[in-house]
Amino acid sequence: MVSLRQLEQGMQQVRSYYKSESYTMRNSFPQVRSSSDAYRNSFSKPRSKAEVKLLAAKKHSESEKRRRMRINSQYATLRAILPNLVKMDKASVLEETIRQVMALKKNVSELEAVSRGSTDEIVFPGESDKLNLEHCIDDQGLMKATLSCEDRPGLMSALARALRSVKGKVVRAEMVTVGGRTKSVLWVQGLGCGNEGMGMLKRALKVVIHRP
Amino acid sequence: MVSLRQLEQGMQQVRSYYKSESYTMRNSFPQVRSSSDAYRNSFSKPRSKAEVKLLAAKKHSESEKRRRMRINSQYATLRAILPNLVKMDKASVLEETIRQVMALKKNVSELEAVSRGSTDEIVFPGESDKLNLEHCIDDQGLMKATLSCEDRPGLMSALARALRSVKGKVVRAEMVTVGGRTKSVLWVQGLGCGNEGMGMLKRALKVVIHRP
DNA sequence: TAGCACACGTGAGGC
DNA sequence: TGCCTCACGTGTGCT
Repeated sequence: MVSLRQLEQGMQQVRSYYKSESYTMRNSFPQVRSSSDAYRNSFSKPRSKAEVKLLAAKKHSESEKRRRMRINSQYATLRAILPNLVKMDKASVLEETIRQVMALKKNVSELEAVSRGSTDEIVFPGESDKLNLEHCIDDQGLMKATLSCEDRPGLMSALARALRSVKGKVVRAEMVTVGGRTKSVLWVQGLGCGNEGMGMLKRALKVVIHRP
Repeated sequence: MVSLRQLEQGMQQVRSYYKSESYTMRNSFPQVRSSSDAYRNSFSKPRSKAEVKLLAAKKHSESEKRRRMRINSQYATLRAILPNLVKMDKASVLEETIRQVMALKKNVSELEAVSRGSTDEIVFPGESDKLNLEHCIDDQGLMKATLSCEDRPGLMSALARALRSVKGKVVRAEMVTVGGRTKSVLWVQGLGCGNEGMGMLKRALKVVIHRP
């Protein structure tokens, strides 16, 4: 039995032999042609079987190299445009990419929801006092309060006091005042997802609206 | 000369032989030990050089396989979360990923700019009348008008009339009124990128502010 | 048939 | 030393 090492070295030798000039010369099909390089370059075909095979292998490995380069250049781009990249190896780059894509997607949909809600929905204040509360879907603890009432000096601070009293934090507010009446939409956070927080907020805001 | 294919097949056979029980049995260093499996599992070393090498190679190829699987599973995830994927090969997936990441980033920063502008920037109306116009960066034809003035019945329609007179379209508006004074931020489109449109809008709004 | 995309095993080099 | 990552050339299957 031959050893593995010997066999591998043997293979290398065989490979080299197949690539070598002597093999090519010896095994080419006998044809009427010059052996000069010039001739062989201008009429590069036909060739011997082994030669064809080698050429194909070379082509193959080159195209594979191009493919690798294509992919790797994309990795380079990703490494460049991704912030907070600590580990630079391929798996980590892909992992971070996935995280960022998902985070960005979430961000966009959230911002769009808020933006859409405030741009389209806000209209003029109604003639009668109104108060409406609702939970924002998909966002635990965030609720939206819509209220219309008479405008008056001190309304702002009364609102602020009411919110403080129930420990609500206004993360976004839209207000429009026309002809002495005002409509506000407040996005309030910090009251939990349940109905107790909503009830507290409702009572507090009712006081603000109806107490001149 | 043997052929390449024959040699490779030979190598496979040799590899199998090295992995086989018969080889292990025959080539172990002569030691005083049982030949039972239990013994050989608890004291699995020492081994011959070739055996060690083969074991290392196997370990290597297996860990490499794990690495490939890690990376490929990330590709699978990307393929799953990316919309509009037509070509599914690795290079295309990466390319699409890059496009989407950049698009999402742009989206987020745009939305954040609008959102931030309305959430953080809007403060209480000042005590003196003010008017400020600016072009929105990266958004041709969109300009932002900030104004503070006395609130009064009819201010709203006066504003609307002024905007109509310069053919400006309000794509977004934020207003807050406190204690009889009002502050508005209007995003106006349709006046072009130049300074003529801005001048027209400025004159029109000035009239609204200073005419009680 | 050629071309492309992929998985594989292996050698090299970095901690 | 061992483990990890990468690039490489090659075999294979699909179109």
